[in-house]
Amino acid sequence: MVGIKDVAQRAGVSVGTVSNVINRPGTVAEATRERVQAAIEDLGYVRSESARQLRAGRSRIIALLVLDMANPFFVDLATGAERAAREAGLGVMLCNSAQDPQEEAEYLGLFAEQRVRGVLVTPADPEGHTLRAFARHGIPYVFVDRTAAGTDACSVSVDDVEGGALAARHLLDAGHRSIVYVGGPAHLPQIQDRRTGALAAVAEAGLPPDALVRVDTERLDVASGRDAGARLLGMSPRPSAVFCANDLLALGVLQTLFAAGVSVPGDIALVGYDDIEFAAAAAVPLTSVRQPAQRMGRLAAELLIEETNGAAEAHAHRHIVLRPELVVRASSLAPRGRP
Amino acid sequence: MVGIKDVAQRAGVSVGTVSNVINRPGTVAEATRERVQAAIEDLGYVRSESARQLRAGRSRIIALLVLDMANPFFVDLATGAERAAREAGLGVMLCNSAQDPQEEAEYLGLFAEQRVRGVLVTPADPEGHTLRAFARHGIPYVFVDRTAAGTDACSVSVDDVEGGALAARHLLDAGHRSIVYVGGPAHLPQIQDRRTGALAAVAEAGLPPDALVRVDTERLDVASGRDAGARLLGMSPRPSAVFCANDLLALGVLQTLFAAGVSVPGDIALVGYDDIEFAAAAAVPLTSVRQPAQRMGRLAAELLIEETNGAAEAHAHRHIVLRPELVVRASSLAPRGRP
DNA sequence: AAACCCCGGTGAATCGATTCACGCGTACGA
DNA sequence: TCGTACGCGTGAATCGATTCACCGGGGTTT
Repeated sequence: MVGIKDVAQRAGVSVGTVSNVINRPGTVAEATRERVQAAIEDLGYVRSESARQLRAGRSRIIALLVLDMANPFFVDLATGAERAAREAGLGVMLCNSAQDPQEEAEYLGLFAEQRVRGVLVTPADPEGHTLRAFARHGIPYVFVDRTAAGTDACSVSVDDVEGGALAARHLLDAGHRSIVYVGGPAHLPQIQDRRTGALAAVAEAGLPPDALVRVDTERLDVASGRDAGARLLGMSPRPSAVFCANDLLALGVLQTLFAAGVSVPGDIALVGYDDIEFAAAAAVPLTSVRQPAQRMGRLAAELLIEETNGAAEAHAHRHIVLRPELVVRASSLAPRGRP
Repeated sequence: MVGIKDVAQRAGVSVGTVSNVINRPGTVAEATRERVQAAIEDLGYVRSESARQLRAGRSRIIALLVLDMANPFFVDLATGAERAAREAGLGVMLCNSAQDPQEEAEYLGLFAEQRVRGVLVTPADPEGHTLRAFARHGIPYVFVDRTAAGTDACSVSVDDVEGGALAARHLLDAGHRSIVYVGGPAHLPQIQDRRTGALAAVAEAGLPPDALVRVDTERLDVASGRDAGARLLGMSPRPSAVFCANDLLALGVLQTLFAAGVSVPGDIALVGYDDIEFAAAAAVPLTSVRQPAQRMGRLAAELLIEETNGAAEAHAHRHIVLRPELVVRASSLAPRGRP
């Protein structure tokens, strides 16, 4: 493979000059520059990123480790992060822990070997061991979709308690006296917080805590939603309002209910979370709590870049909390009585 | 940052020995090995991937460049590729050209700088200029979701002509005498081939070519589908059967039809393509042409790995064509008469 | 006893780009 | 006329891991 030496030889200059042509063209006389450029073209020279990195001590890539790449929410988040990274001349390495702490640890190890510029991470490990172990490498990281106050890192998240409250309040306002909350695994903070918010709304409405019924799922995907839907059908009395921790779950629930001839929102009002594009595109458009996913990704990347650029000690960790927004669609419109 | 020298010094051995402990533990005496391991632990040493790469001349990463990361089809494809890469001890760098030849070219440049082991690519550039320019770097690449017979590369694809025929034949069998084909941009081979297949089915049924009506879209996403749906509503006579080049389009169409009170499949039968998970999860489950996305990703990665491992000249390029499969669901069931 | 081999380990060369101290020549100000 | 500043380039040191020729010592073979 052709290297900088070959170019130098062909152009009749030293390697230093070739390097200057590439990185500081202003310092090289025009004639020389053109000669070198020609040599580069002729030989099809492409500089080696590993050699640069070796010298620089760090790479020009930031890593993004998400919980579930099959969830469009995280794809949106990644898009936002990628744009911000691009603007700063950095690349993004997108990885999927699939909620598996083991995978998470492996990827973090990989990032350390790559001397990645920084890491954006939605942690899968409930204990946070892996991240604490990672911290010693001195590679900065930012929590995404997860508050991390008290941790030695920045974070960008959406107020899940508020989001849960928005969803529940909406259903209660429509006259429902009991709500089923579908979600899991229970240890995920997102799941807990949304439930906390829903409980608060229930209390606010003067109802007892058991007006919020839990249906736990193993995962946060459509299949789990279908499964949960089946369990809903078996409940008596059949619930009139369902709040899913996630749009994927809600779509699964919707599918099962529809197949069983249960009308949404006629018989059951349904609210999801995330407002992924498929929520609006479902044939019964899904009421959902919108999270500014792209914005979150962008902000997180920007925080990270700020941290890596500024003096190490000049950086004070920040915790940005965004606000969710309820998007009302057909799946929760009350057909009988209150709007 | 701690390097191999620090470890060597701490363990009282030479750097060569440390390297051996890491890469060929069998060649090092147990006592020494343990001493070195301890030093590694103590110092939190992580070897630098860039230094290894520099020496090795190539990286341990394969790149995957897809047309649209927001399409779950490509996420599935990526999952398959990633698994295969993992098994071979390689990482995957997932990138999104968003159907933009410009982006594609930029990413290919990036891959060349990274001395990527190989590239899996769904080309966006209709002319193929960028890839031809890329070929000179000597980095092997494999076409995914695109045949490339005659090109200097392997390919893995699904027979789109057959897929288009399956979809159209299904609708014709149900008694429809005319079909609207929704798709675009028209220059994408996938779009063309599916249409070709549909035309063949139409001819097969003894119908004239204009029994297949084209509705072009700008992109292959849900928004374009909604747009196409609106145009369908404006057509007279209103079509009774619609075949979308893509499930995202189909979901958008479905949404618009539903909002307008048009029954699916009662008034319009709808067929999509890809069989993404959300197709089955739509409230009117979508009939779709399934593509073995994960398998395609895996096969492509395996071909690439085979090419990079074997002797350069011992490799004969192969073109694998998989078969699509029609998955019939509610959106195309004929309610009146034939099954 | 000489020749040989193996084990465990050493240390230097190597990969390719960057960077910096320095050299040569010219022009300019004092 | 000298000093200096600057423009343009050079060449060697450097980053961190790998690899390989080589070495010392102990055991085996002939």
